[in-house]
Amino acid sequence: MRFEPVAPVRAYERVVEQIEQAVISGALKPGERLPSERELMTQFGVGRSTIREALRVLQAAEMIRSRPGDPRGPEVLAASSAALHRSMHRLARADHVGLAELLQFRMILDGSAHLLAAELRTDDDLTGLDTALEAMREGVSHGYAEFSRADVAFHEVIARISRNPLLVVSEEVVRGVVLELIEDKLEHASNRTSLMRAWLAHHAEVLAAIRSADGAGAAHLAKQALYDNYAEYVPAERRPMLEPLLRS
Amino acid sequence: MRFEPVAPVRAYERVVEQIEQAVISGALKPGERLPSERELMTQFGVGRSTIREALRVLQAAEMIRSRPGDPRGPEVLAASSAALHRSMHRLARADHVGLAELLQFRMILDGSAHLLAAELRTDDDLTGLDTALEAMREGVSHGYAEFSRADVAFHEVIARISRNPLLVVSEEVVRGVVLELIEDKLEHASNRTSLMRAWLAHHAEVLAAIRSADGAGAAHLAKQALYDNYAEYVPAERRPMLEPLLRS
DNA sequence: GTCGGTACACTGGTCTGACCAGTAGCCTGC
DNA sequence: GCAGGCTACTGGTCAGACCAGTGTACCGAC
Repeated sequence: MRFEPVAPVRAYERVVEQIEQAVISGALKPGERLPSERELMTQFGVGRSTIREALRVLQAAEMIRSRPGDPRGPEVLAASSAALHRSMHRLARADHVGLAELLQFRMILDGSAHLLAAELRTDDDLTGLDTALEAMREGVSHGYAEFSRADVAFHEVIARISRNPLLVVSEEVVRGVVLELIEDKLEHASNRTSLMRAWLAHHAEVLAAIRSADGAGAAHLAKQALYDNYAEYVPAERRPMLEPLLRS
Repeated sequence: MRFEPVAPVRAYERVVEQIEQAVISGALKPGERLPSERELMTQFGVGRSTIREALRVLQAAEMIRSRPGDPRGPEVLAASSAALHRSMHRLARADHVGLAELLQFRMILDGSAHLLAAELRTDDDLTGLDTALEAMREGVSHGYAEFSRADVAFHEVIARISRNPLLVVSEEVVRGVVLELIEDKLEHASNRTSLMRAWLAHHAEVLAAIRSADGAGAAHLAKQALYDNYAEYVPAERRPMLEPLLRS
């Protein structure tokens, strides 16, 4: 016979639980409103601070949103990946996760996204990629910021073709954190124009591979490009952990 | 010229931000303590309710934990996957992410982990895998629960060989969510003993591939096994999104 | 009749101050 | 040296108050 550790259940936790259950079970649908805090107070039989702490927790989980002054009360939100994004971001920022790990993970995600994109793309998707590539081409002459934005958009289109939100969110987070880690080193990168041209050529290659449904080729191009661009910032002794991915 | 939507910044959000920053930057390490609420109140120059709402948010994100009566104050926690697990689970429950997406993501992660394991494993790692496989073999006669535990342990060893916490945690979370989604269907699986034997044979194959440093082989075995075991629960029309991964 | 403004009744955000149950560590008394 | 109680704290909760802001219903000007 084994006993469970016992922890006192806070009042606000019970409130969270009940509201959460109502949302999950569908009794409360997105767009609907919760009663006002003062009303919830009497319904749950607790003080307003307790209600407020519960609402804060739900708000942090992106389940509800409350705006001051709105007489309709707090709004129930549709499930979104924002919370997933935040918690993954926190994880990726934790120590034990260095540039090497992030880059390795990104090579995995990006490679898989390209593979899937090449094999699952529809004609509409190809049109979208053409548009995104065109935007990048224009971006070259509009400065680095503009180009960079178009670059991100291109990657997002590819991730979206996989139609897997988990892949999209993970890639987005990892890309963001990688950039945060090396942005200072990127600041004074010289020769930006030739860099942009190289990127552009790479993306054109990728698009060609996707168009010809060459999954393995697209995946390899993506991983190789990441390695070529970022491996220099990874300590030399950690680079071997990236190389198996180039051979797959 | 474009304008950003403007939202008033709440006081508790600023508090969250500062404490979060201190944790992320490493100024506050896991195990260390925050000042008491009344102390934070004077440091931030806000009321206690504001402090408490901020702490609730941080607590919901698994960054801190506070126990009543502890004079040392709220404790800073190590980054954990609990919040990630929760948000992914919520997405899965809300139909934005179905079994197909989860399985696809898991095939990507598991495949990559096996690939890396085969190419980066040391002799110690092989010993660890031998031990884990032996435990599974014993588990067969000790009932399904025991076997299942040994199975999880085997996967964890493999994930750990990649030495990438992101991979380890993501895989763990996705595996957990997948199991939660189909546990009711798994409940009345007949023929458990032959199922366990099949699993055992599969793991032996995987181990052989890893031992002979056959990354592509190990990865393919892992992905194929996931597909064979879980694809039946995925609606037939969504299965094509999994298949490109088997060919890579 | 429509339209602009205004008043009002409400909202959430914040603060103050209070009480309680519980904890850690000291401080006895043995 | 140690068991037991004492105490000064902790977080959890409540009550009540004020404020800035919002949506709506009303109302007057046109």
